Amino acid sequence: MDLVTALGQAGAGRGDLVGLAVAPDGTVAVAVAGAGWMAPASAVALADRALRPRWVTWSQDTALRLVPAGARLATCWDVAAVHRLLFGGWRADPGWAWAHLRGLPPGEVPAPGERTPGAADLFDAAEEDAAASRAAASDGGRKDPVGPDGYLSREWTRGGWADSPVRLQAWARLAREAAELQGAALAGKEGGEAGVATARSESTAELLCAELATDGLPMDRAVAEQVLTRIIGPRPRDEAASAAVRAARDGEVLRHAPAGVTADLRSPVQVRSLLAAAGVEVPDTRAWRLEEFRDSHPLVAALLQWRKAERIATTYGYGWLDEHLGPDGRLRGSWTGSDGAAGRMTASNGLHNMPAAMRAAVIAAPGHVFVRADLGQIEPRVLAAVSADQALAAATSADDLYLPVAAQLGVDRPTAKVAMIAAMYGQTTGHGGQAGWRMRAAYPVARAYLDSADRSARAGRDLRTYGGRLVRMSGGGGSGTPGADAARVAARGRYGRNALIQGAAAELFKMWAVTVRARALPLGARIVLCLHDELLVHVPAGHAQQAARLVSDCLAETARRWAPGSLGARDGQGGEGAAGAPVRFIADISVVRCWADAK
DNA sequence: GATTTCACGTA
DNA sequence: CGTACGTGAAATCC
Repeated sequence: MDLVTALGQAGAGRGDLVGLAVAPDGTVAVAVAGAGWMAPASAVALADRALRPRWVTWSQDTALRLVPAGARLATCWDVAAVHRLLFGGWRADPGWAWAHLRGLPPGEVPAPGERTPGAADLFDAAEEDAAASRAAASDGGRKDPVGPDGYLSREWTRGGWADSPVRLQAWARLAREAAELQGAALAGKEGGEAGVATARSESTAELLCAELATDGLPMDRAVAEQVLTRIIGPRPRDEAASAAVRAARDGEVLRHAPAGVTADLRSPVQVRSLLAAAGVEVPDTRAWRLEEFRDSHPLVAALLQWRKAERIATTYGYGWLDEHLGPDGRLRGSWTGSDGAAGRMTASNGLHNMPAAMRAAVIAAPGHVFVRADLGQIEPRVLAAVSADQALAAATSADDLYLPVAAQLGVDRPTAKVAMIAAMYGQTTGHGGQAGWRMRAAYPVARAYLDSADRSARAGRDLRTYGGRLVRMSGGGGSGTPGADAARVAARGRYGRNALIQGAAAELFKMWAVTVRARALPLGARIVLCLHDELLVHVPAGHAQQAARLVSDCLAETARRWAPGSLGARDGQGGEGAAGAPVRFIADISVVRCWADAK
């Protein structure tokens, strides 16, 4: 019997939770509450299209094994992603998440594969031996993954889950059980509806992450090498040539040094001495600090230029290309759906901090273009939404939100912008001057929201974003800690304020991204980069305009579903839904062949 | 050899 | 005009 039929007979339909586990060797197990099956990845893909259940996975690892096998799932419930949402922090392995769901103290949960030194190691070895013999005694695969103490068996969490088909099915079933516990936990909370919606988009964002990692970012190798040649010279033929290039680059700076003075430019300490010898006294040698001395001595300008080239040479040079740009012209790195703090996506291998100059090499494949879209003024708009400040929400109807804000405050636009950003992220002193005080008066609801976040964070109380993500403020230097001096307390306040805005923006962004991912699929469009508020979609040229429109429509759809008081979204909570003005979100969208051509 | 500090790229 | 992240080299710790 094929998987579609089996799942259908088990009653699994659209949106129903179906457990899914994939062993490192690619073996796939599928499970519902009372049954389990082994299936090839292709059958999972077929069942996804036919039934569209919500596949439950322990983590992104599942999709990372399925996507290369051609199975791209529509939606999922990712236990790790939802764990981070519910409980905060970064750690989210099965044993850790399970202990939290069961209300067990997580302190004893070992990291998967963790080997603690000394006596603990001996203990672990003994425990594992005992587990192995118990498993053998009870026919090799039937031992319960949940131990008598309620924790997951460390023998299972350290890889034993994949040891047999029976175990793999049990692991899939257990993921499903964890998902149901998570769903219940979310539904029980204040604003549970939003939490469940966030859990779903955060989960599906993990599928997107696996696809981003697998597909990579289109990059033209020849153009990339041209860019590098312009900045750091041609590719050195050997180590000697490389050293010569470095020496020449250093010489361009050191020739401005006073006679007889030299330094290793890679050593901040020596650079500081070098600058002192040239009459420039600085506490450190960071670029922003050196900027004001740019004209005091030619050494400074030369050094700043050297730093730029050195950054490219060491981090984004030929070695970087060789290591991360595949023969298929795709730049690849790993992706996480949420960092440990506010929940933004992260990427490795420089995908998120590539120097702007390298964007010239990000070029669509033949016959394709990019639809590039970035959210405009996302943070103040998100603030209007999450705080439900009607005055600020009214300002979001403008394409440039800072114009009505400036008019309201009676200041010019740059002043209004600085005051807004200071309010959201926290000026270090006072209330940001006259504009800051007017801001607080003009937008009292937003002000109260930020003040409340600031107070809670200072006091070490945990916060939750609008979408329900826990931002941990407790533990590690909480309130009342003697070492928590005024500066550190203030920093915590800024962190908390920032996390609620940045976190909510990240949730909106991911909901937008997974919506685009789903809707754009029929056009052959693929998201190839996510950059906090920017999407890069790779699409066949013939569908570019359709895709651009779709990206815009998806933002409107997402905003309706996400924003409070917006066009009927989130009503049913005491009827306040219709009270607020809708918050308008905007995106700047362009169709380009090269990323550098956007904007 | 592992960890921390400095620095800097992106948003 | 603050926060976050990832990276690499030097400095420092053990």
